[in-house]
This record gives sequence, C-alpha cells and structure tokens, in this order.
Amino acid sequence: MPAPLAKGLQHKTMAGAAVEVLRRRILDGELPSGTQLRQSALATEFGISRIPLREAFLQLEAEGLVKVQAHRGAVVASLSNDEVAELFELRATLEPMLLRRSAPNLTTDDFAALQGLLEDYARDLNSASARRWGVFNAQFHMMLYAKANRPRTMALVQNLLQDSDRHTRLHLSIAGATARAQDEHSRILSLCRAGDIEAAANLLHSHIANVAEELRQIQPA
Amino acid sequence: MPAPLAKGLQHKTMAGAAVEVLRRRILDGELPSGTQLRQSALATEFGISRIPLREAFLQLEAEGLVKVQAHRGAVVASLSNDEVAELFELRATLEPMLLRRSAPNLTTDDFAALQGLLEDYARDLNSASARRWGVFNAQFHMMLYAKANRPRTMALVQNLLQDSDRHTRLHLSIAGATARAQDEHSRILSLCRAGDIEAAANLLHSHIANVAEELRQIQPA
DNA sequence: ATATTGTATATTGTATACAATTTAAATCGA
DNA sequence: TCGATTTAAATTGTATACAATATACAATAT
Repeated sequence: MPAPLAKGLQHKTMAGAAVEVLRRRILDGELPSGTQLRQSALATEFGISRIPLREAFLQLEAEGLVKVQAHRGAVVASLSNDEVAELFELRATLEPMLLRRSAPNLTTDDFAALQGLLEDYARDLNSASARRWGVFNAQFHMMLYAKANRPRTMALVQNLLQDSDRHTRLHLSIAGATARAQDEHSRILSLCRAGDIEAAANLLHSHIANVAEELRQIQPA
Repeated sequence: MPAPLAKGLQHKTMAGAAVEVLRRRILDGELPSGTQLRQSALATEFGISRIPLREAFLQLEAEGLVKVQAHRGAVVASLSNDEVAELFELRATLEPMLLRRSAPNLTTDDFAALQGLLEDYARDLNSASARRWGVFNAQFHMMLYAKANRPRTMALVQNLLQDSDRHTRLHLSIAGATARAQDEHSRILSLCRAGDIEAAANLLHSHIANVAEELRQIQPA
C-alpha cells in the first residue's frame, strides 16, 4: 500500500511534494549522507512514477542536499571537513551582510516575534530534539534578515543553513553548545534593538565562527 | 530536419547536452530575458523528447538563468535593477574573499597564463564582440581564484559571473568601459604578483563596485 | 592467485501516450 | 459595450514502456 504522498494536497506537482518529503527526511537524518536514492523504490513508495522523482532530485541538488551523477543516480550529499569549513566561512561572510541591511528595518513587531522565538527555544531546551533545534536556529537567523531586501542572498543563506543544520547535529551534543548559542542569539537581538548594528554584525560573525571552530575541534580526520 | 544536438558526443545525457546549448544561447543574448521556453518546440528542434528538456530547465534554474513555474513553464530569467545590484554586491563580497585565499598559491605559470589572457583581450579589444569580452572577463576572474580551494564559493561566483555577464553587455557599450576594466585587471594582477594581496583584494572590490555603479547610472527606472 | 574479459542483472535515461492545468477565445447576460 | 462564465486550444505534468548504461559476477587467461 503506497503512501499517498500529497496528503494535504498543498502542492501543485508531484515533484514538488516529493521534494518536501525527501528534504525533511534528509534534514531529519532519516536519510543520512551517502544514502543511495533509488528511483524505483521511492517511486513505488510514494505511489508516483520515476519522472517527477528525477525532477525532485534535481531540485534537491540545487539546494545542495543531493548529488546526482549521470547513470549512477542520486546520493544524499556528504560534505568533507573542508567543505563544512567553507560552508561556515560563507555563512560568516554573508549573514552579517544581511543583518546590516535588515536590522535598521526591523519593527517592534519583528523584535517581539524574535524574542518569542528565543523564549520558545528556552522552554524546551532540554526536551527538544536536535532536529527541532536546527529548525528553530534557522528560523531565528532567517527572521533576523527578513527585512534585508536581498532575495538572492537570502536563498543562498537558506541553503547554507539547511546544509549546516545536518552537520551541527553532532555539535549540539556538546555540553552547553546550545546554551551558548542561545545566549549569543539573545545578545545579538539586544544589540539590534539598541541600534548598535555594527556590534550585532560582529557578534553574529563570531557566533558563526564559534560553531565552526567547535566543529573543527570535534571532527578528527 | 532536427539538429542532432550531441554532435561531438561529449555529453553523457541528452539533458546535459541541452543544458549547454541553452546556456550558450542565453548568455549570447540569442534568448533574451523573458523568453518563454516551450518544451515541444525545443524538443523537436533538438530531436529529443520533452523529458530531458524539462530536466535541463531545472539545471539552468539552479544556475539562475531560467525561472520555472509549475504549469506555466520555463522563462529566461530577467533581473530587476535591484536584483542586478544585489548580484554585484554578492560578487564584491565573495570575490575578494576568494582572491585572498588564492593569490598566495598562484605560481609563476599561473601569472603567465593570466598575463596571456590580458594580452589576448588587448589584441582584439576593438574587433571583439561584447559576448567574447564577457567570456574573457569571467575567465580572468575565475583564473585569479583558481587556487583558492573553495569549490562551493567558486560555483556560486561562477553563476554570479554568468548572470552578470548577460547584464553587462549594455555596460560595455559605454566608451572606455572595457578599457578601464582592462586597466584594473592589469593592476590587480600586478599587485598579486608583487605579493600585496590586501591591496589587490581592495582594488578588486572597487573594480566590481565600479561596474555596478556605472550600470546603476545607465539604467533609468 | 591475480588480472581481464564476457555476460547477466539492476538501474538509470528517454520516448511515447495520456491526464491535468492554464490560457485564450467565445458565448452569454446585464 | 463591458463583464463574467463557459468552452476550446495549447501547454505542461505524469505514467508507462523501452533503450542505454553501469554494476556484479563468472569465466578465462596469464
């Protein structure tokens, strides 16, 4: 009995629905790096043909979640330590740039929403799974940049956040890692509210570089 | 009589071959921004079916050259003035970063190749079409960063260069625009050779910002 | 034993055929 | 005449069927 896939029918195409399901599975770690994505198997599971599935693979490749090789199929992308380092270098470069543009345009409502997000974190910091924290983290960062008016950069950073999300699951197990990040988030927000945008951008840079450095110390080879 | 498409058979798939042909046509301006890409028409022209063509569209979308909308088809991407500005802002941010990483690793041979490229420019600066200059320009920039060891950033910048290429055709008609760029290229190269990487990176930043500013002054609305 | 070639199987790539959606044209009513 | 609504055409989306390629394994030769 194949799963009907488009349950809520919130998608215009089967390919789009497949993208969402596969993206969630990859980000959840249900499909770890290196997993082969077989067209026939997934097609029958989703109750669709292989055509939309192949198109879904290409969209996921654009997001950096999948690697597609001709005649060899699709594999969940796996990043080397160097590639992870580059990922964070890009984030450390692009995100402060977005914050500088966005922060002056953030309204009282925006700040309230960001504050609310932070408090939601704190509430179930213990109970929350690593996966949920990754989503919260990405939400917080993206919300900070919401008023930057830089759609292309936003799309890039969204992908970078998604990709780093998968690789910070490890990092989160470190004692105090989320607590430290949480504290830094709070301080960044305060600085933005106070109008000290340069300080906020600099702290954001350190915030990202810190995670990269901690990751580097863990990963052995 | 449909064009056989994969003439040299240098491509593993029909989709890959279609990507190359369409990419070239878009960059050449043969397919200007806003052009609808009809699946059936191109499929019969290329002598292939619509399936690999649809996959080609998705790959081109990942490069930013095409926009695909569900049930509405593919269109050659058109950028607003704001989006062009963002494009150059990204380049101005990322390219100096790459240069700082790459310049220390450039060898004598690399410098010779870069110098040769510059002289090739100069040789047919008058006769060369705008299109050829765009290719040369992208080549020069990418070659500068070749030793940066940042594959993901390189891929991003490659796409940004491709995209800006289409929008600098206009700019090139300005008297002295290419000459100025040519001069700046030469100076950047000299600074790299002299080991003054910071100065080179700063000049590179200005170099990109200059083009953006000149473009801004042209574009009316 | 190791390497190499040939063959069978599995998997991906593509063409054709059909279904769903959008776009336009045409029809109807006010 | 204008607008909304229905109908027809064009276009895209997807399933099925077939072709091409790669992978795994067996057989042979060195």
